[in-house]
Amino acid sequence: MSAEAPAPDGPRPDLLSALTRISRLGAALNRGRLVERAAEDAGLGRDRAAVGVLVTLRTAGKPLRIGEIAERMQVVGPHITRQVQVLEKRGLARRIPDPHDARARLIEPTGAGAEATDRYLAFLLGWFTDTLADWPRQDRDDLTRLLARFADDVTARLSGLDDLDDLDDEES
Amino acid sequence: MSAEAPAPDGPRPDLLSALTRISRLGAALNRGRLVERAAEDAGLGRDRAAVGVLVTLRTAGKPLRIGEIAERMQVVGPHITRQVQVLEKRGLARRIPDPHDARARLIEPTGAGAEATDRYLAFLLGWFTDTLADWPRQDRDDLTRLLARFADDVTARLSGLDDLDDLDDEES
DNA sequence: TATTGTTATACTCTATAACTATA
DNA sequence: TATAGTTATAGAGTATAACAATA
Repeated sequence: MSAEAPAPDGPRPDLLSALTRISRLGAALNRGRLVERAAEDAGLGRDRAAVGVLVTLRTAGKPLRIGEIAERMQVVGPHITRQVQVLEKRGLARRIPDPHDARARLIEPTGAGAEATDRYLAFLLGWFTDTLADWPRQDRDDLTRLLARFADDVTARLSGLDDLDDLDDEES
Repeated sequence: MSAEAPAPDGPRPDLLSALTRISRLGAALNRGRLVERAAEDAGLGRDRAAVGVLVTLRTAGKPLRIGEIAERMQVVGPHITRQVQVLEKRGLARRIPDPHDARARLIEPTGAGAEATDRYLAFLLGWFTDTLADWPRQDRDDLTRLLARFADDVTARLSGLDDLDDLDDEES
């Protein structure tokens, strides 16, 4: 991978190079077996999307509605409905009534689901921690700080863009 | 998104938080229309995987074989074969003979393909540059530098992991 | 009438398997 | 016999549309 434009005074060539690598990383993570291996080791099977629901519930620290899970995961509702059905069948999550709204139900992990999710997260975090083990402390701290801010800024700007699209759709 | 473990002395809670946000960012990028809009504005249509091939060729700066494109994009060969067929039909890329190996052919963008790819990259880079416009210069530089290194380290460690899987498969 | 969720269906992306041609 | 690529098929993941129940 050799960038073509050698201009050292703007952020652009480095940015392009970084985005290219991130894109490749995403493909490697999808193709690779790291996540699947972590899920199997934790007793969660191979259902990656369902694992995502459990992680969302675990980091939220409280039962969530279908719509809340979908928004946090940036996917549509029907997809979550089916993942929750999978989790219910496997005894990893359950539905409880929402005391404030009879249309909705709250989703929460079962004891087995919570334990498996913790094992899964420990596996993944350990793997990434190992990968960063050789890094200088300062760089590690900078990376996690900047990565989180970058993701938040981009996600926020993206949803603004999509809201504009929705307006366009309504007008036409 | 409130993390549960409040231990301020290790990289782990921040790392989990960062990974969670990156995962959400990935979903938002997939669902959102940013990439599609950039591709359409550039005259590349909606075929995202084919756009990826063009970007790979453009950043390589020279014609590549199918297998080289697949490796750089971290996907399997047949997938590239079909994307290149799409690009050929649309006049954005062409196949030329590989002088060193009659089994292979080299893929290169046409003039129209190269121009459209440049427009596409300019659009995307501009969008990300705008997103980072308010950031301190130092943070921007650190982010691109650390992000590129992080992606390289993780990608390398992942392919080691997958090589192990392949060995396992052969043994059984 | 608007909102929450579900069911049914379709589409995109990518992988695997079987095959052809050349090394 | 091994390698580069192609064709055909299958699967995972997620979206859209139509619908039901409740607010």
